Amino acid sequence: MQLLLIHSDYIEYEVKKSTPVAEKIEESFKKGRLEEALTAFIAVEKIDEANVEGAVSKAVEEIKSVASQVKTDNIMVYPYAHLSSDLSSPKAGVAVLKGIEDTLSGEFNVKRAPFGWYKAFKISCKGHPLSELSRSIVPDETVPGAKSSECVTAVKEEVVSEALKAESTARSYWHILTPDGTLHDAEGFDFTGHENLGKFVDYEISKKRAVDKAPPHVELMRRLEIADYEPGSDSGNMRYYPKGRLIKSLLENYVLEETSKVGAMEVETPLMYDMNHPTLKKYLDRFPARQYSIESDKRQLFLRFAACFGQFLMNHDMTISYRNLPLKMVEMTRYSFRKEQRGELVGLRRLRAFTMPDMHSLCADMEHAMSQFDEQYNMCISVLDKIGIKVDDFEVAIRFTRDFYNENKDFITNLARTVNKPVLIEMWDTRFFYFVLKFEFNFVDALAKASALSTVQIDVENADRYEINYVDSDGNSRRPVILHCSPSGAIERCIYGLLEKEAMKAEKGGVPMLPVWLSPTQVRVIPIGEKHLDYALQVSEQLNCRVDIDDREDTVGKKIREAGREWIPYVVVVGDSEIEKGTINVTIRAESQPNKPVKSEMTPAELDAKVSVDIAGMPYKGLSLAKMLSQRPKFL
RNA sequence: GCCUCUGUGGCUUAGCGGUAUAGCGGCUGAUUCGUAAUCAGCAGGUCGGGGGUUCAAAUCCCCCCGGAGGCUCCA
Repeated sequence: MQLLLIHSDYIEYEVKKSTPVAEKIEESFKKGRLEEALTAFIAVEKIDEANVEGAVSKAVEEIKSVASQVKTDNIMVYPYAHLSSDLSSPKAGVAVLKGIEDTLSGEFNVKRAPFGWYKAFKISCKGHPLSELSRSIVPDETVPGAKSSECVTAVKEEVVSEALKAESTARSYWHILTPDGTLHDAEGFDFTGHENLGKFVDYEISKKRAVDKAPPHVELMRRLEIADYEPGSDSGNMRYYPKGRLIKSLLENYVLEETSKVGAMEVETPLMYDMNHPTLKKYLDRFPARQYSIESDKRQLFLRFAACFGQFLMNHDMTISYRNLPLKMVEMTRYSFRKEQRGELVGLRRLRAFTMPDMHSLCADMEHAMSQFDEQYNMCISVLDKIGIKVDDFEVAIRFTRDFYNENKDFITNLARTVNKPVLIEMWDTRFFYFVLKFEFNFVDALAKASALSTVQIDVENADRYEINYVDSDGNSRRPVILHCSPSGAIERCIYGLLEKEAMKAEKGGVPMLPVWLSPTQVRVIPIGEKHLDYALQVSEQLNCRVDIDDREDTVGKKIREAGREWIPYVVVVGDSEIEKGTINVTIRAESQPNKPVKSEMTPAELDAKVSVDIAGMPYKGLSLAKMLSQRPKFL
């Protein structure tokens, strides 16, 4: 058993939310306070199960001895699982805690906090030498516990938004919606044929996360010279090498083009905002995210975690007619900042600084918003598809309030019908957030971890908060309904998704590669000897894509191997026979199997035509590195 | 933020109380090569940082920093 004893001016707690192992409790038990108390934080461990009575009596002895030293009669028995990584069963835990409570209550004024609940608590530590003690107790054999630790009474003030707090108390009802419109209980649903959905549901509901290795994209992002950790910054702020910057840039351009096609106007808004701006302050409280805050002179500023503020403040000042609706604005936020908790950050999956396309649509009313929602749902599917993440690669979650569902069953069902597979439903009794309806497309990776990509939300709060109005046909001023949309989700997360997807493909015996339009090198030309370099150059000039030439002094075998490790879609080898015939010898990655390259002899013009089919309609940029490989530095 | 694990030349890594091992990469030379690593030589390390224990620390202990996994959370 682990014991942490704190002599405090007062201790008070309040129950927030039950865990699966929570004991059933009375209403009066949900809050408690003791003045001038010795608080015993207790973690009951596996080893205590062997001798529950022994553990109880040892603990009581310790607590009594400390209580007499600090001269207090009030004792708070407080279950605190985090003291140990080898916890007992909940049953044994409750038994021990109750035992301690009962034994002590003869002599002391004892209170006990409930077991198995998330609790908020406040404690004021006295700070004298005996005020903080910890003990390790083993039944029948007392281990001399740790000595008095220093009294660290740093009061940390973290700004936690109301929405974050609300989220921890929100009661969720989980269902699976099949395309036929049936709402199944999520528990007990047969996921045969929908294994990824099963994993996603597990991830969302039961929070099962048995993972023992790093996600494969972390090694890939480095080996492919896309991105890397930057120890010189804050965690979750990455560096992007030329290849990574190229890929990001292409993705950003693509998503912006797609939003432009649906009529969005691109704008740019500030990265930092006044924390005490009255409107923003209220918004902060409604968004479930943590912010970076910075001090500048006497102002408290926060870094944006989305583009909402800037766009809404702009909307507020605009004159908008019903004729302008839906009014769409978009920004590629480089960056959005969220101060995610340390342990949440992994590679490109979750970052503290990330690039997110953020589009907002002002709609006349709910009906209008729903038809826009539907359009944007379809746009998101198509955007991810072009990026290389297909409908089968993600799982759909739709979240809404019960009222919304009851009024719009057909509408919701149609969303499941569009993707033609079962989707996860999360329903709330009351609206905790600013939206009544949202969906996300969740990528499920090789380790069964899920993370959201595209999302659209129907916001019914912020038009009021920001006082955004439009003038309707009757001349009256009205509040629009606002849609938040990130068509692709975070750009970095798309890269994560692509890399994870290809890692899974390689695992199953496929040949991994990026879509041709995103490949940093689309064609590599390898001259067999120095004398073929001129011809290689000529060939490269006939290709309208990102072509580089491996002019290094290495063997052909080695160059081929390296081109393969870089996932280059087309590898061209030229030597005497090609020069003679005016052709090239092309290895086509997309058609190859491991150890079975598919080679084809063609003319440069034929290859050019082939590549242009691959990249048709997608954004293009030139090479981000020197054309000649001998001139390229190594980043890793 | 908390818990657990982890950190050796640019990268991957051996060593786990007696100041360090190899491969890749880099440089030099030879080789000019037909599809998954040409050969030889050279340079490069205060073993993440700081403190402690010891005759002696990469190795043991403490603190800090980075990374991984979990709690939690999401784009």
